Amino acid sequence: MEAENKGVKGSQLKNMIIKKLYFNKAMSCAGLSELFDKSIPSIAKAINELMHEGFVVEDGYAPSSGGRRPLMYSVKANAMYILAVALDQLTARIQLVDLLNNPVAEMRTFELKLHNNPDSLATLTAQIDDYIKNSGASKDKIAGIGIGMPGFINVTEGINYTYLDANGQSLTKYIEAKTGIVTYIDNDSSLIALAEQKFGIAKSQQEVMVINLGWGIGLGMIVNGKLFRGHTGFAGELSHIPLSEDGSLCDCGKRGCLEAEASLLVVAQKAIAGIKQGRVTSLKYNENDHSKLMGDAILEAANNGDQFAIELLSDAGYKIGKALAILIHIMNPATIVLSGRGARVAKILMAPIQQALHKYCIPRLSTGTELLVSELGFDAELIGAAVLVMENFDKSVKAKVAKSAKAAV
Amino acid sequence: MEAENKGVKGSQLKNMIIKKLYFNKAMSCAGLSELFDKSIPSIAKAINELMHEGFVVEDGYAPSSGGRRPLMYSVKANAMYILAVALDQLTARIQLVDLLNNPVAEMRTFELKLHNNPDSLATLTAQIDDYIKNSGASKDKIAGIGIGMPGFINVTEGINYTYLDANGQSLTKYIEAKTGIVTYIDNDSSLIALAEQKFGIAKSQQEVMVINLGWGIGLGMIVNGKLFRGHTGFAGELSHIPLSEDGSLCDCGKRGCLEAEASLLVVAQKAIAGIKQGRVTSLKYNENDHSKLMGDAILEAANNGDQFAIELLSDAGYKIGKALAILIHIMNPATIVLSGRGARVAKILMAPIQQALHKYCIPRLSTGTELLVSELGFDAELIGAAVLVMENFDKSVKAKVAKSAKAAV
DNA sequence: AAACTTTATTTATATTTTTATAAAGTTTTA
DNA sequence: TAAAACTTTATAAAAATATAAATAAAGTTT
Repeated sequence: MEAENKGVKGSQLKNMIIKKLYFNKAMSCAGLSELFDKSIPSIAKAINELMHEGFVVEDGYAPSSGGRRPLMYSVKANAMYILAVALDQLTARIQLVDLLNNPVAEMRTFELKLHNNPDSLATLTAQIDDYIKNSGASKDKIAGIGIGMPGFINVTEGINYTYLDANGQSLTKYIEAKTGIVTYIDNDSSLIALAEQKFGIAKSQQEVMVINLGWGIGLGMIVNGKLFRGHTGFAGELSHIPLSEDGSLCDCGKRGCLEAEASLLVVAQKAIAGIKQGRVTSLKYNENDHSKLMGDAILEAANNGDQFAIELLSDAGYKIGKALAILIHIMNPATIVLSGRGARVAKILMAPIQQALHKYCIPRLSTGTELLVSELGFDAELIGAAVLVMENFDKSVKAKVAKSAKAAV
Repeated sequence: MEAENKGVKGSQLKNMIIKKLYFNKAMSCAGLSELFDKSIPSIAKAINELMHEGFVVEDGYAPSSGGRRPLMYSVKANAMYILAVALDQLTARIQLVDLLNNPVAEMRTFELKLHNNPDSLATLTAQIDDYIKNSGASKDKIAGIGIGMPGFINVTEGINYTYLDANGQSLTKYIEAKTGIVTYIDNDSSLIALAEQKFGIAKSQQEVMVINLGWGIGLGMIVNGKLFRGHTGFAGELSHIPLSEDGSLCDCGKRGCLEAEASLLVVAQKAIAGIKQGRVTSLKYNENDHSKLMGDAILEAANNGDQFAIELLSDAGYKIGKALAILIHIMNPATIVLSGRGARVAKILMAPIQQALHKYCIPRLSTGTELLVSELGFDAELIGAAVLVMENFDKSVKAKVAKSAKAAV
């Protein structure tokens, strides 16, 4: 018990170092000393212990900045693993990665309908547990499970109010109980934002807004370098702000919501209506196709130059741009990232969005914000799920993992 | 030099304690130990030193929570003073307060036109310096100067891009050079928000939006318990978001801005137009009155039941409500506070604002946000200016003050 | 080559925390 | 109802920890 306690308190700094080295590639003792405001001997001691425990490795010398070259340290990729899970309305992805976010087992993809599916949670948990068993990785080595999912989510309690019902109980506690691994959940758009800020195009920016263009329109907000969720966790509801007085009716019951005017689902429906009216287009439509199939087809067609598809997307883009103008006025972000499924056609959307920004933004504000397109693409949510685990790493007591890793050396 | 260095590093904790005791009324060693994650002996030592130095006094025993009663400590009110300055477009207020925010010298109010006035900075600085001299307070005892002012402000550089030109140089450095006292500036709306969160109706809330209803419509944002300013310091530009497609032309060059539809200045102009058209009202208008006089008259008349004034304010309130609906969707704040000049008629504004929220907000979001009216009123900006100084207290090296206070004991 | 920088290590010093003890309450229970 | 048992807070000593200073090492710049 004595040694246990000592470990917990004393490993605080070590966990902070592991976390930092996960996010940065490599750092020197001097750099870490500066960063954490600890003396170099303290850092050196912690680093040495971490090397003995198998968490950290030397990583060569960095170029001199006018003096002795610093010896860099990196995290040892296979010291721990992270289980990343990404859900959308219909499909689930599971992927075990190492501390460099590289896959250490094949990704598993399977159908998982979230809407009106009371078994979804049990199915997901069973799949996760089975995936881990198959991966051959020791549960002790898994730093945590991170799950991204659509819906209104209470991050601290681990509850999703929209999907994956656990009788109002904590989803994360349920999964932790079944798997024995610390679990974190968050909204898909939030995780995409996290991925973009930590490993994507908005790397190390402090104020980042990430638009998740999909069947809906999500917003993940990074404020002050951290995920922002608002007072009750519902911040970033960009898709239901009142954009126009006379727009079409939205699922939420209001009129003129962005989502009811510019989401991929709505664009698909408009396309179907257009085809029925005989619009000239390369798009085909069979009566038994569902709208989502059409959505993907539109993205494809637009990228191939189909005029009708481009017109529909431009229209949507302009409305998105108007919403972004509002967002810029309120948040004054450094960066807005277009991400999610719709990022495929970001080049087409860019022009009408910029046009709307010019019309609706005070120049002083629009000049301060850079509009970028995600490079992570479909991987963003999975990376974000992994990041979520490591974001919480210094808070979670991973002395357990530390001990087992020591034994493994 | 040895003792000097020791003081600087070691006084970090002491400065943090002073800051905390400024914001909280009284705290125990145990409480501070918990808060700062320092051992009780460390806190006790720091507290004892602070008492010897004359910064902290014992403040009686708090009720027991099931054990020995904690001895509480408070900041000694006259250990330091803060100089608070509040500017609006036309008038300046200067007020020296102690660490309980109580006045220690009479408030000075004087005309200071900010617009097109190259002398404004020199005048202000001279007034500040003269005020301090007259107050009889030793400059060594003044923890800092905090100034709230309208305009686009770069807080870190201390520059106001709109008013108080110092040839593009730092305002704060200029004032520091002339007075010899650390100086901080911030936007008036931001300081009002700070005041509301620290000593006002939104006390200790983490996510607070404060609407500064005045000649314009300002927004001060508290995010994650701290003032939020955005990437380039321009966050919170609520007054220029595109609210309607066909609204009247705004100063900013766009159409349909909130400010062009619902600010007190616009309401006054509408009132004048109405009177000229012969509307029945108790309001009087002389051709040589300027709109701002009318603005105050409208608030008065509305509170006295004048139908026309109430109608005009209700109309403005509804538009403000629509903007707040957008703000709630994006920020999901715990609290929205109506503050500034217009808070006088907040009761009249409340109804149309709530009506707009019901129309434009998803219920899940509007229920999570409380709409409140400021109780600080006209003092808010001054209190915020004082708070600004103490917010930065732990960062500024106040060992100097600490030493002089010691000598004074 | 000399002077300066930056980084790393060692040792002596200073600081902080833990542990033990006491003090001052409240709650439980006999 | 009073004593026993438990809580919370405070203090003083010993033990653990972190830091500063000195020194060395490895570069760059003058």
